[in-house]
Amino acid sequence: MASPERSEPPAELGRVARRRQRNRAALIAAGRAVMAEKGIDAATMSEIAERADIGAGTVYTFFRSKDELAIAVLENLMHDLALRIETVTNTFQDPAQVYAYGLRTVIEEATSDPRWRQLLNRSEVISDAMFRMMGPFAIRDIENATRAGRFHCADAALTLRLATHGIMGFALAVTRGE
Amino acid sequence: MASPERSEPPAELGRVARRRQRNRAALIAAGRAVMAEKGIDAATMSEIAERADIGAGTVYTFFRSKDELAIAVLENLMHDLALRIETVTNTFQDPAQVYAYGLRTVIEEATSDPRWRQLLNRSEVISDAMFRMMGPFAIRDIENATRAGRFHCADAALTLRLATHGIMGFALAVTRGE
DNA sequence: ATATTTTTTGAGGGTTGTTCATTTTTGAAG
DNA sequence: CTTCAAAAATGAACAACCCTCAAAAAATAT
Repeated sequence: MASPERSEPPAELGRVARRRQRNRAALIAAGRAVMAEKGIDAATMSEIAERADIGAGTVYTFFRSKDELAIAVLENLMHDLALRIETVTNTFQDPAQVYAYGLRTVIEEATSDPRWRQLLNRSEVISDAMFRMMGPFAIRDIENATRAGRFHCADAALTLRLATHGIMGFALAVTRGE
Repeated sequence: MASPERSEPPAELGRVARRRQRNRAALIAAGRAVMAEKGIDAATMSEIAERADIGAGTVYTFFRSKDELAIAVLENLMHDLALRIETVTNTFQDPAQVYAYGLRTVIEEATSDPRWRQLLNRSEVISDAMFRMMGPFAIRDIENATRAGRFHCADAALTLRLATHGIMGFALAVTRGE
């Protein structure tokens, strides 16, 4: 085998890895901007690459496809949202209120900005990913609230499923033009 | 002006117009088949045209774009569904039960066949059209039921809106793989 | 300084939706 | 039946896009 000390990766990221991570972030930011502005379909990989100051081909060293980039963008948005909710609710005592606040916040976010519509209305792959992302954030809250006796639901996963699609439905319905 | 008798169109459709209408129907049927099988994105206009025994360019004498064809396909599906519901409910006495039966049937239809997923998950244009199509069929039922005192909703349009997206949410959630 | 590995790049391949000049069909008039 | 102008059908060509890949540039090791 190789010498153990030599091949061991450094604890801190090297210059290259750090730059690579910056570029990945720039790419997601550019994708987020362009896709929110024009919709996922109309957004082109070239424009996203150009806005991130990255070669058109380099994008595919970060993401295998356009769909995967879109998923990363959605993950980014969801992460921001989850962080905001957690910051507020970690002082809450009642688990049911944690869940309720989360629901309210997501609904507010999804319905306040019409650009969410363009991100929600997408291919099967992406909507599957969207659904999977919602899970970990909320299902714990539901279970906690149920255990505390404040909710009565036989199936936390099903409850989450219905809540999720209710929210997506709200976003699609409420932000509709006219 | 032109002579009235001469330019007056015949009450019955001529051979040409009839053939044209048959081709339009064949096109919608082919689109319905291919799009349900592969999803709207993966379905190609060439394959649809070929399956309808129509030249690739001729499709665009019927529909201005692929989206417009997809909308026609959805309209076709919705029409079938509405017909089935109306046939059953026109013997009902209670307006609330008419609405309830319609809801149940649509939900059952949308969730029983996974292919609906591929048709629901689409671009903004199509989902807008989908929403507009649902309206005329159900809003009358809601208003009737409300007037009969069986429902209590301040805004029939909003109620319909929520019901519609609830159904779409169900279809997307329940028919999810795994 | 040289060699080797890693990363970046943008031109090009392969599809697809759409257009348009051309051909075919149609129904009336001569 | 022939002629002819208008309508309809056609598929090759166009433009736009996602993605690949051979080559170049950068980074790292020797």
